Amino acid sequence: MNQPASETASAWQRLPEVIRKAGLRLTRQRLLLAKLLFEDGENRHTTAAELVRQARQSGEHISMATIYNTLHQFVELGLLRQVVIDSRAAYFDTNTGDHHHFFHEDSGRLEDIDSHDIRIGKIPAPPDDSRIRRVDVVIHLQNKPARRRNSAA
Amino acid sequence: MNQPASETASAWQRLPEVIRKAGLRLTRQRLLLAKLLFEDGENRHTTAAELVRQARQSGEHISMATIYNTLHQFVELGLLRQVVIDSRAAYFDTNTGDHHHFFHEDSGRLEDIDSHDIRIGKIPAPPDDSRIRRVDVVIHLQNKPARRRNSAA
DNA sequence: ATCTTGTTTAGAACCATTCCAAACAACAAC
DNA sequence: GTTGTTGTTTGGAATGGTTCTAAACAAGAT
Repeated sequence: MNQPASETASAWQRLPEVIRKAGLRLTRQRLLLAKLLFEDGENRHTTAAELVRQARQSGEHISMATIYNTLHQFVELGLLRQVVIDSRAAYFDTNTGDHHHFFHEDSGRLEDIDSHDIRIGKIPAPPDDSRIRRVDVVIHLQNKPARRRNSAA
Repeated sequence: MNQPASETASAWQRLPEVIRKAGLRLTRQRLLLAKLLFEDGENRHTTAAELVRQARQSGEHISMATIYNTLHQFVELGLLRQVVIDSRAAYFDTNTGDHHHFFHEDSGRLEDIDSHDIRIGKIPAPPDDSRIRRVDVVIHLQNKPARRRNSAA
């Protein structure tokens, strides 16, 4: 809904090739996770725990160790981005393009913001010995309390 | 160096009053932590573990449970802000004003950026049932590799 | 000095993540 | 197809930061 499905769907199609090129084997587990993450081309913000659950639902079993190994490999390969915003869990984002996030503090849910919808006017120079790897904007949201009928009386 | 020392020094001076007004008792432990955090008026990004260490150095003992309890209370009271960027540890920031951060990925160190040094041009409207609580900008940095004498040959 | 009640504490519990060594399975070579 | 090599997966144990618990403690009121 946010991004053309084709963009991440291609991640799904290119995946076997990407895995092989990285010198990794095409295992049942890696394919299962790739399917859960990329097949439908939607952008997801998901956690390790949620993926085990989804795998189980689709009748397959996969261990936590493998989930974490694979997620980290996918991050290395540039197929996923890890997002640290919530101390409760590590999110993995299937949208690796330039974008930002709404963070719903109450529910812990993340929502993409296209990079064109935020303009960052200027940025201070980084310290001499560093280079900028990424600029992350997170807009923290809270549920709006129901509006009073009469706010001033 | 970044902010006038007076600003956070006043947090230190107002502290007994703030604690009492919140209906909390003025205990040795709360005063110790306040001292470590605010006395010198510097802006800090510190962790629970680091605070136990500092307390021990100054000859006092304080339990982890109390550190966490107190830090969270200070956050409630608006004396501290919690910053979630690094999955390794929770940072507590003594600068509660409007500002952003450089994050040195290699070392895990945070560095303040004054809000006036970043201009955010436009922001998408939040979903209807939410209100914006804060906009956080994090500039992720990596150590720049040592420059080659001759980069192209 | 005493009492009430909020606070601190050590240690157990929790939970996400990582580590480990043994069982397993890709896939290349036959 | 069979075999062998080597990368992969796995259950379970270990780790490490944070939270919980119930008993000991101490602020502040009387």
